[in-house]
Amino acid sequence: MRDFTKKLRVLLIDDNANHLRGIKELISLETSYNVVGATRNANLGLSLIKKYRPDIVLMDINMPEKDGLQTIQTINKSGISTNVVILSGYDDSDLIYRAMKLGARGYVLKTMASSKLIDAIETVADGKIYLPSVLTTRFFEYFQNSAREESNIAPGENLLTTLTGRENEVLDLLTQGINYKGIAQQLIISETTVKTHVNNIFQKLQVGDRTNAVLYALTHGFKPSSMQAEKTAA
Amino acid sequence: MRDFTKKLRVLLIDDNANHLRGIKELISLETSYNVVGATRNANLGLSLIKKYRPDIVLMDINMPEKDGLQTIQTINKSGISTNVVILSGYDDSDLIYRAMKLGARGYVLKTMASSKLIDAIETVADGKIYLPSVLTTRFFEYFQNSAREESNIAPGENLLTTLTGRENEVLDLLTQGINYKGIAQQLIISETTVKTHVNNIFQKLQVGDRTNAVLYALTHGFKPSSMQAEKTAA
DNA sequence: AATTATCTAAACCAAAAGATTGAGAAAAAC
DNA sequence: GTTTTTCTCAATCTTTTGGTTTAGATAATT
Repeated sequence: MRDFTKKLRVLLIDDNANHLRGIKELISLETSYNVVGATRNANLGLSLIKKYRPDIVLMDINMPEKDGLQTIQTINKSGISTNVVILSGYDDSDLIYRAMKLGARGYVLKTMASSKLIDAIETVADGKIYLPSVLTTRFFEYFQNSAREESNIAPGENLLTTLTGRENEVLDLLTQGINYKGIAQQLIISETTVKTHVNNIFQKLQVGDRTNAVLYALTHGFKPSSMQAEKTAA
Repeated sequence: MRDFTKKLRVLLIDDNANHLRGIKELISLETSYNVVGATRNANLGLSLIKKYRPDIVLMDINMPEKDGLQTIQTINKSGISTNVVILSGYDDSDLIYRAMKLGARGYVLKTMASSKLIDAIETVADGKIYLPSVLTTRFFEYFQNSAREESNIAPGENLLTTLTGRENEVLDLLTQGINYKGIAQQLIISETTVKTHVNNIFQKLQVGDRTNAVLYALTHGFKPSSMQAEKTAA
């Protein structure tokens, strides 16, 4: 939970000088905020983040020089625990989706009332995600669409369900690129037994070689047995 | 946009008889709603949906008999344009994620005030997505986590960049599970030439067989040159 | 002009993979 | 208690794949 006795440290990144000044003024009006930096340059912004460790980074996503999306990723990959709130002129579904996917904690449209921006900062500072209702809908429609396309990978029946427990174990090792000898060693059975299993797998998956078996597995949601515990059978 | 002159047709599915009665009473209090059905059985619910074509389906996701998630999917696959709002006792991240992924338009906790339920119905009926702030945060944290895991696919250097044009073409066919003979036919070159290319690919990708070459390609963002593929399995 | 990278191809060998048949033992299902 | 499934293993054979070397023909680079 946020510490209300300290001022929130905010950093601004926006390539438009007017916006930058405007937002800075707006935020400075709030006594509980402290603008630790404001820059028009994304790369400079990155070093300011490292230097000042702001609680919130308010960033314009539509910057011509550096790709805003890439900047979000860089910030979150740096390991610094700061919260990125996107400021954007566009309510483009794909843009919202990708920004959130890369770790943005909030997304605010420039056309929105300035009180919304304060709302967003408060919400995100409180550890929550801020997305206006309209953008939430946009996001989910995009999300559900791509989910539907992905699920089309396995439209009909899934032949993987016909595999036995042991066959699943063998297939698991096949998808790791291990050969007969290696599989035999790992499962502590003979190589010929592995061959038998593999041939049975081929028949069930209706393929003719291991490469196609692996491809079938990967494109039909095969779950590696790293999750399921099997009898260890000392 | 919603037609406010007509009553909203709502269908309830909840295996708990008390909840079912309670929610029905609650909604009936609102004059703008019309409860067209209320059932404790998911399968029965599906046929009621086909029969009455409700605007909103309020469904409990925690049903012992039939899997609630599966029911959402069935509803949305049926092609009927109804909006599913999930009623759940749990704010489990994975559950929220999967429900929304399968096409739910709203998610309400049973512990929430009843006014929130009305809010949700109104919002969803208006074509928008309803997710309470807390659940939005839960959802996105789960979403961003899985996105981060996926992006770890290609962390270090990518050996794929060292491949020549022809080698890329060969690898492309390899990732389709095609053997030497098939590749030779498609590229109209001899089988031995294909072998040469494949061996060069192995050296560059530092693998010893085609299965591992394919696995390397798939896990390092290999972009197939042609998206058109016809035969699924040989 | 000389070098380098790429694409092509052959020959040969070794190793691995795949196909088939048969069969015993244990567990699960009926 | 019998039947079925699953897991195990062997032997044999064919096909495919992988490893290596060598080398000609272009095309691009220096």
